[in-house]
Amino acid sequence: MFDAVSLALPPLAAIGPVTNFAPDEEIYAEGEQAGALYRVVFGVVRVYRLLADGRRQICAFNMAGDVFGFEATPERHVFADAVNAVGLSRLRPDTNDRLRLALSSLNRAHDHLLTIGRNDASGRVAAFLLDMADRQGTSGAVDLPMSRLDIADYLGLTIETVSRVFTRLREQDVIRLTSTRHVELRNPGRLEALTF
Amino acid sequence: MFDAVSLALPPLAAIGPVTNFAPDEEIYAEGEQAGALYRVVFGVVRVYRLLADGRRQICAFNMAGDVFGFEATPERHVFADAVNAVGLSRLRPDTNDRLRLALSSLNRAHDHLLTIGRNDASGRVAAFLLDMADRQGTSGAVDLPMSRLDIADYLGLTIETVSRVFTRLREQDVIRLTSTRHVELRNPGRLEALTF
DNA sequence: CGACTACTTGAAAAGAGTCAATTCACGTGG
DNA sequence: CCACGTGAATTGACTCTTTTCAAGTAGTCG
Repeated sequence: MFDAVSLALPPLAAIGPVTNFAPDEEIYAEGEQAGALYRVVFGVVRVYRLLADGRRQICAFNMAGDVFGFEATPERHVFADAVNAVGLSRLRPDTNDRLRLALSSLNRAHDHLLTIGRNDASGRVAAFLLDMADRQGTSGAVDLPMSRLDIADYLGLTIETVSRVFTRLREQDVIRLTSTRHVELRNPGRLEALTF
Repeated sequence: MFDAVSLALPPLAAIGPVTNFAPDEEIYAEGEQAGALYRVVFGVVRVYRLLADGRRQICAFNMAGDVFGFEATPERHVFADAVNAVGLSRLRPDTNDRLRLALSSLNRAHDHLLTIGRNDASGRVAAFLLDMADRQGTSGAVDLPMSRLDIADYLGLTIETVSRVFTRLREQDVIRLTSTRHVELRNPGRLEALTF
């Protein structure tokens, strides 16, 4: 499985050795000097901003193959840490690759903006599940390595609301929770409809 | 004033002649072939996505000096049109400049995400007003070239809610509406407090 | 088995959305 | 110059959704 993922990653110049991070281990913090870009080899990385009162907005979940660590300034203005056990390789892409990757991040950010700007709670959770399914390549069964709080902070909701939406979707047989962190999409069409 | 703005813009390679757009005139549409980047010389440009049912999420308002038109793919996946009378110059920046500009757009998108993800209606409007004041360089008086609907679609709110927040802020003497499109910030500190 | 954390559920309160009715601002034509 | 019409903005009443606060349940790890 590790090999399959590695093979699927398109080649990029100067990929270093893989560094490992434990769950919740910090990769970098706001205010630090910005350095290399990272590619996720395995695991999930959350990138987020923190407000003075502790509120958190997760900008992105980065999964195998994703590249993160872009900064417009010499300083980090977001935090990044490991959701679960994570392996990262440092990248030194040339400017062209860097631009390509930055643009795809920008595109992703705009999608996210649409998700949380124009959907109610069900729509946001539905969009999230479909996105996760899409990125995991498994149309039916989706792993959720992140907690409900992570999901809530990603979608601009509270943990209770996320939980209630899961329950409602389960009751309507749109999803099935084989465990709290493993969802089966029984009716992707219904999910899709919720995002509109 | 036109000259002052022009002078303030940092030099970028290959700036063409200025093209003018009338209010609400389309600059480009989703699905079109992506082409040049644009720099706003004067006026305001809104960049947005549209949903099947007509809902709209404005990703950004671009003002004098801002550069927009980045795409990760050969196709446009957002719309751009003129809010008021707009002048644009086409840019052909080199890859380094392109990267720099794309990263600043990404940074802006993350700010926006934080604004709408973790603030209630008052907080979003407050953040919007402070951002506009900051970008206009006038600490006290802010022009709002865009309609309440534009503001609502930018902040993920309804037009009524935006209007009510304005009214409440006015009643509390935090702002003064010299006209519907012109706001005086009488107490920026209070606005700031609302965004937390 | 017990303690801790994550998740779920419930009830009440707050916030935002919806629908409808005015009011306001501005451009047009008499 | 004023009356009118039009679209934008505001306001009001009401509903629905989401948050908040408070238990309660389930899982997990020692």
